[in-house]
Amino acid sequence: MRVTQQDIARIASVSQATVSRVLAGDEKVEAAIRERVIEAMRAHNYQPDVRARSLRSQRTHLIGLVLNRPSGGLSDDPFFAGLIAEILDFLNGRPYHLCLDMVNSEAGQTFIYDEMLRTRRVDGLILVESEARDHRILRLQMDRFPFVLIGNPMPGNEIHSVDNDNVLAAEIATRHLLDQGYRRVGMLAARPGVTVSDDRLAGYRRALFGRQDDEYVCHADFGSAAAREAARVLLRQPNRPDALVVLDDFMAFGVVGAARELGIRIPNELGLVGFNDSNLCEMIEGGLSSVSLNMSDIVRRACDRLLQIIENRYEGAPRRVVVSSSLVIRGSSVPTEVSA
Amino acid sequence: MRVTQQDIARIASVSQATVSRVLAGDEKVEAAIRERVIEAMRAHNYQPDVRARSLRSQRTHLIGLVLNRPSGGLSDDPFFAGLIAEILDFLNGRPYHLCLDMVNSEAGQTFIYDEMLRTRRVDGLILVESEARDHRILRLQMDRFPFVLIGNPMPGNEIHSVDNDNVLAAEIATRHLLDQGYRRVGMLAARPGVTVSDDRLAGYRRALFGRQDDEYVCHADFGSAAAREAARVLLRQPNRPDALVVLDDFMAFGVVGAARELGIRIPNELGLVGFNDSNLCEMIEGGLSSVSLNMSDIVRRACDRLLQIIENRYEGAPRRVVVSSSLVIRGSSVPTEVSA
DNA sequence: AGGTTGCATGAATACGAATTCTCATTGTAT
DNA sequence: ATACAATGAGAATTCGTATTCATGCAACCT
Repeated sequence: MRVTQQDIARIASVSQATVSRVLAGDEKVEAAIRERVIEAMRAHNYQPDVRARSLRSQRTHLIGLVLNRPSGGLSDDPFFAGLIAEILDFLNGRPYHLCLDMVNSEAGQTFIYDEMLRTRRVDGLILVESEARDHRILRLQMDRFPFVLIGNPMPGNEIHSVDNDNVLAAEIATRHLLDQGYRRVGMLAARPGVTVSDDRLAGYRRALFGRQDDEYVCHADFGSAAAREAARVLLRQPNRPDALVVLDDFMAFGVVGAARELGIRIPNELGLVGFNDSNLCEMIEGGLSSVSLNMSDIVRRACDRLLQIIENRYEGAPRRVVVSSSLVIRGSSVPTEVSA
Repeated sequence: MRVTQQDIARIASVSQATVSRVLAGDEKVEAAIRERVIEAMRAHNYQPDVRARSLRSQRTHLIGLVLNRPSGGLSDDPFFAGLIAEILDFLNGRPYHLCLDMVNSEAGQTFIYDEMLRTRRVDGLILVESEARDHRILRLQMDRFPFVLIGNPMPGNEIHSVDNDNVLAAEIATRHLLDQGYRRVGMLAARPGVTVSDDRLAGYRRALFGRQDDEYVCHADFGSAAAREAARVLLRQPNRPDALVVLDDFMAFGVVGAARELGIRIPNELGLVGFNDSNLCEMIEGGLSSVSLNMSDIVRRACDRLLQIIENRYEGAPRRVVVSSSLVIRGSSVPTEVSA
């Protein structure tokens, strides 16, 4: 049987209200009584029931994260593992926990957001994987539900968001490849409509300054397998690119695989830059150059803002935060001989 | 303002109790009334408040998972990402959600388990990363709190657990290396006391049948960095092993790095077998042989059992389930020439 | 001393839904 | 026609905590 405030009250010969007050650290409880109550709590190992607390305070102290991934799609891409880890890291020590869900369809996603929101399972939400038309956002806004988007919101959309400077980062990555002497720099992106992909593509184009008409731009699904497949096709073309900006490290690993298969040598015959600076970049021969997103910062900012909103500590209009990223240069983008 | 059953009741001109009954699918509500209530619910987009529901039903419909990892330790090792993904996958579609926490010390872990348990934040727990003396288990048992351990419980401990056959798997892996002609087969394990590590070490020893006195056994922390460091030392020894069973794929990647550094060629000068069959095994040159744990099965079994317990659908004594694993042979353990 | 202020504490209530208790109505049996 | 069981639905209670309201006592002031 659970021990409740009622029980503690009886034991300490006080009212339940007083127990509650002691728990809340209310100053105006006589020291002697406070002691008695605290002693009773300790003796009976009392802990307040979060369920009752949630109902009463209208706070669950849970924040939600819903991923939309195919089965197995989480372990394929350490990006999300990193994201989750950073969130957990931030929450550790604070009185909040993470409620995590994964769905594998747009419909499922809409459904679960709806549920999360309306049933008040969580106090707020972190959104990721934004698409150009994000169905979730409008609904959340209408309900004035606390949320922060990690990613790029639709222009003109006044919401809280934290993002890295994808356009600039891709531009720098592309320029780096050009500086290294690569001439036919392509990009392997994701399907159009995925915001990160579109943004990075824009940066890529900006760096090329119109010198190429997307001749070497190619789209693939996330994950190394799909990227490998796409790269296999792309690299078989007679006039294949001699360098690629790849949307994501794991996709880049797929490209590495394809290149190996086709006997194309990295970095001399193919320069590569990925994104996310996953710890696997060090793993491949020579290392994979990659744009570091500074996820730790991004997540910290996002979570911090979310808690501010939840706890009504935020004043003013929704604001966007941009965290700058940095290019980590490794072997895959620095030719060791004069290129062919 | 939230819409409650009270509101719906008023709108449909019935009592709140009736609304609740309709929601619960209670048969004995007149069809006409049921319709009216359902219509009102739909019209006002009513969803029951999970907080109130939790308090009343004493069920939160959350299951908890607490990881004990250093900061960043989640993304270093896709094992946990895989674990989480599988759990989410299992839960998807069921009326349960995952409450995830990460701590970075034993003390923090004890604390949070205590909290989880006593505050009834979750309905049940999945335990991983068991150590020989697991402080969590006794407490959970005493409180008759639903939990399932993924891993090997202390012998004689009657608890629900799901595990793979670590001893056998390591034995098979070791024997495979011997069969391939390697003579000085070592093992890179984790610190003693970590159950998986101890179990696999036992299997390794069994395969060697006492032919070696742990001459080539070496311990390192999890993660590729620590493993790389350890391997660097191990492989510099004059009489170094010519093959290694490595506790974990990521540690094996560290070994690959060290070998490359020292100019030791895989698989001819060093055979390798890892564990977990992470999707990165395909990524390295030639591929890394690895023991596939069948995480999907393990997690499914564990979660299934947990829900059975939570929902009082389980009869009988706690039981242990062993899921068999299989060796996936790739290039790293199959010499291409006669070995030196 | 009488009245006011301050304050510690207990009593009562609210949070929203599920369930038990109660009662009125209908149907059935004698 | 009377008695009794069955049934559908409202009233009341419960879950455990936080908070407001009410009260009684002590200290203080004129």
